[in-house]
Amino acid sequence: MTKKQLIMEKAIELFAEKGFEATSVQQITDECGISKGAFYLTFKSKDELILALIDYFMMQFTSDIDYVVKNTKNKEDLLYKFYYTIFNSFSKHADFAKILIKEQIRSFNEEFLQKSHIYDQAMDKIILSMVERLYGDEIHQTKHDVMYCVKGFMKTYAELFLFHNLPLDLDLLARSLVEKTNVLARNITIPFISTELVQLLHQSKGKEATKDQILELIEQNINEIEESIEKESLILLKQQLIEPALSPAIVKGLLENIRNHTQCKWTSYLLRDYFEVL
Amino acid sequence: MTKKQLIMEKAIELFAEKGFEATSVQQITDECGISKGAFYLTFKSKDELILALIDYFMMQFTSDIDYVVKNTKNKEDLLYKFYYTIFNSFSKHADFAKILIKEQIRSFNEEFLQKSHIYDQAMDKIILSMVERLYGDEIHQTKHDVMYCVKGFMKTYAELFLFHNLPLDLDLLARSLVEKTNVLARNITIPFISTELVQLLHQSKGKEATKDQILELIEQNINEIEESIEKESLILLKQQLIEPALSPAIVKGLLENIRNHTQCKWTSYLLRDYFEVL
DNA sequence: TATACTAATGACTAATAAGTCACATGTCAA
DNA sequence: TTGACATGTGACTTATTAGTCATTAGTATA
Repeated sequence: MTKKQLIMEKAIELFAEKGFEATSVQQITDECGISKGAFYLTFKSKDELILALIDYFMMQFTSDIDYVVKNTKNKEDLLYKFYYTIFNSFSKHADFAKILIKEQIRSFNEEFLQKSHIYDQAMDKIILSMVERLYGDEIHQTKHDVMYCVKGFMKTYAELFLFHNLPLDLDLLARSLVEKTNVLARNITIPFISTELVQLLHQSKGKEATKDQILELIEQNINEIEESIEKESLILLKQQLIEPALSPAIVKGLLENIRNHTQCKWTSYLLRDYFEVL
Repeated sequence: MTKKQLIMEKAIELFAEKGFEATSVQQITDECGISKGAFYLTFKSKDELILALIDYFMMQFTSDIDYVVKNTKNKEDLLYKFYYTIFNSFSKHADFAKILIKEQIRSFNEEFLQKSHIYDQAMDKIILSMVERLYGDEIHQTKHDVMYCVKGFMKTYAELFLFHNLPLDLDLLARSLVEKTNVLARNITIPFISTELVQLLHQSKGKEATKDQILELIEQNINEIEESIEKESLILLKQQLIEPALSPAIVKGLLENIRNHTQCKWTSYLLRDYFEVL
């Protein structure tokens, strides 16, 4: 394990237990068995650490969910797999999930807020696309309400098992929430979240990643990565991004090649979104 | 306005904006136009202030909801009034609601956690009793799931309008959530939150107020309050608590007399709970 | 082995903020 | 007017913690 990983791991534990502001850099370094100076060789500041943690987990998290939603062919399984994947990630990375819920909307610094917003909107988009696919146009009026209810279920039930360390029956939880979501989506008629409201919500907020930003990210990945298959896939995807030439099947296959590499997950999510691979 | 009220009001504003830990006592006193010393003449510490704020608002809040639930005769109106009252309180005391959501489960100090827990459980109890009354025994298996979904709706939709300062159509919101709640309660069949799970949740947590604690509170109220009707009502209720002698109608009337006095709201809630007035 | 370079250390600085207290100011009754 | 008491003040103390930097330890190369 690198020093960076060690710091991130111990920091997650401490932040989850005591909160970000209540945890000092000294406590983190003590826990890691390193000096304070060593910490500042790895991270420029305490803020940079929390930002790195958010990126690290949220990129994985978001892209995993996106992959499941985009690649589950069978509509019957879709919702189940969605909830199962979400809560599975929550329980695997319980400490990070706790931080996410605890430190929510706190206003540390502008960058933190912006980041939270970007991931939040990415998740909204994924859930909304799932809702649209599942229930079609007949719930056009209520789709945003359904989306917010799904988010509400996620948050409420996550808190339940994260902060009371209860035994978690993932299968039952997923089935139970699938039923709730279906029941809601198929029966509600009074939307609260109208299209105008959504526009008000989204105006003046973060925008999508640009082609240039994705290119930069790929460049970075290419330099970091050793494995030849992943590296070549990235190079081809980069060319495809600059000048489309490959067939959708090839693009999809290339994306498949990189999606399980930790450092590429986010790139793969952005590319799926960009190429609109279904 | 007393100095105490002034401090509480300005503190609420600052805490909602920047968070509890990020707001210094100096900033609060500057905002109030008083000195730091004056602050410490009113509150023994910064912690005592936040605890006082929680009690002040949560007591009002909880007892208002409880009153609405216990005193709405017509089942048709019950859910609507519940949601309307909740979101009305949230929007009236938006700054406090923000703090409540932002600083949630943070672990400042043991007393804070305990207090949050007590109010949380009081709210659970109120919602559960409402759900039971509305849907009867046929949803015995799923009532806790319904209760948690109601809490999920509250939190999710509260966040929506508190942190994006959107225009709020209270009537539409209440109607929309009434429908969602009804649809869920009447159609779900797969409970996730079983009776055993509830027991696990509630074990080793806060307990109900004892008779002696209520008596002490009444004594305190009697000394604080000037108004003769309220004062006499309290004295009679105190005697009733020590030795029951009055008819339920009289008790209910006495409770009605005190329920709108800010300082008595919590007492009135505890007494309603104790006497099981329906 | 000597040299050059990188990584790690922890005492130190600077900033912030909770809480205190000697002193000042205001108020009211005799 | 005086004295007694309540109320208010803000400089000061104490504690904590983010971040720095001169120094040391470790390692690889010639």
